[in-house]
Amino acid sequence: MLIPEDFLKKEEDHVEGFSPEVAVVTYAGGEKLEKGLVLRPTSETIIYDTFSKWIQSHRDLPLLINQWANVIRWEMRPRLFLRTTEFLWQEGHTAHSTEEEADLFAKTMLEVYRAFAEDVMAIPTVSGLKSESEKFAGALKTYSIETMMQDGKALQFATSHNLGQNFSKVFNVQFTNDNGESSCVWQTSWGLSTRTIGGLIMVHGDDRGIILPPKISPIKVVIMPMWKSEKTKNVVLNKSKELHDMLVNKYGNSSIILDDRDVRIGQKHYHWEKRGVPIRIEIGPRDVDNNSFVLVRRDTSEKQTVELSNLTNTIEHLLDEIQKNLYLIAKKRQEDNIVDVKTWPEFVENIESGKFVRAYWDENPETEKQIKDKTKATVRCLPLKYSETKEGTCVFSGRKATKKFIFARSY
RNA sequence: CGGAGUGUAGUAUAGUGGUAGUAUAAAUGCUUUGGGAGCAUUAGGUCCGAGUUCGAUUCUCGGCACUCCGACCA
Repeated sequence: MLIPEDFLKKEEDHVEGFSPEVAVVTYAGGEKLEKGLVLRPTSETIIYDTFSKWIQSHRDLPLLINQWANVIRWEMRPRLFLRTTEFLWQEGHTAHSTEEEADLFAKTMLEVYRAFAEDVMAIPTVSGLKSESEKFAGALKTYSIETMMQDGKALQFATSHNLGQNFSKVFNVQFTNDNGESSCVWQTSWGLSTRTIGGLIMVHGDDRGIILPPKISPIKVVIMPMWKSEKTKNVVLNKSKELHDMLVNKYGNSSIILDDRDVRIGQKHYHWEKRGVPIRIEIGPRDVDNNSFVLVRRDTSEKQTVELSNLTNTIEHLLDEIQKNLYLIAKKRQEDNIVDVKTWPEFVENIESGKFVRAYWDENPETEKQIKDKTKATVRCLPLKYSETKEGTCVFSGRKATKKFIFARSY
């Protein structure tokens, strides 16, 4: 949590990048401290100081450390979920004996994040390389996962950095290779934060509330009994409990909710829709008589009547369907809203209408800045998939360019 | 830090130089239950300080707090 202030200052770009947003403890134990302690904005420095003590030989490599930790970044303008002053994140750090291995590992972690976003959170992604100005402070290269929100703005979902030897040189993280020569390790760091929860809400939410993909929803099914009289109440409740026990047996206690509150059915609907529970099962006197249930899916509101014998199969199928459907809808939205442009007017028009724009850029920071000043769009990344190099002209400067980057307004 | 704005009940809001209103939430009772129930009753409020005024929630000034836009950014 507390990092000696001078640790942060060792890596030139790192200190420059983080200085404006660190909070420093200057007072402790009733006295002013000789040296300030930074509330960690990220843990590279303190972890690599330790790495230098742990790593001696090539036999100590590769080394991987992962932690979940709260970090503090004193941003000028916080934003709920997306940029809070304090946030919980997962950060990982590695040390390798070769540059190739480090770069490969940075890409491997990027792939882990991509798979998590797409397969678990049902959020489509664009993987790519950050521009020089957008890369992590102290990194050689920053790979990122970019995602598109429903309003067309981009959200950086996760990043993975190839740190080269930038930190190992200043923290003296050295090892003796198999030739007996001493050299600095090659490192990576990577992270994913609670920001992704904000992304999840913004990608899948609708006017009724959040929609959770089944794979990440803690509650899979909510059972809603409804009744008219004391007589039917008992019958319906008994049936509901029976069903509840059966589903708990399959999915576990915390995955199934029985909402037997004595409130109107509409209130229960709104309550659980707002919370994004994938499936609800309605049970009333009619259903008890027919030995069937009404299943309603959160994403499409489609209803179906299912007999007891088919129930678990149908739930299983529906959970799967919802997971796929959420991804496909988001995927289509993303594809429909990424456009290739050649001219500046086209660029401006598409950025204005909330698109991701793919265009040639001369990779000049000055051009990047001008584009940002004029349109609020930033370079999101050089997509790994479309990084074929051809001759082209920069969409802004008209100068020669060889790569197409994605630009968008972002959170 | 620069620009703009707002502070009225738990919450969201209206309005007025002269008794502060509505919705919702809360409490009690009755009724009701296949999409946020109804009726009745109850309780609850003008950010702080100074000024102008017979009288300020309203006007003026100062303070404080918050929101939005910009720079920053996982």
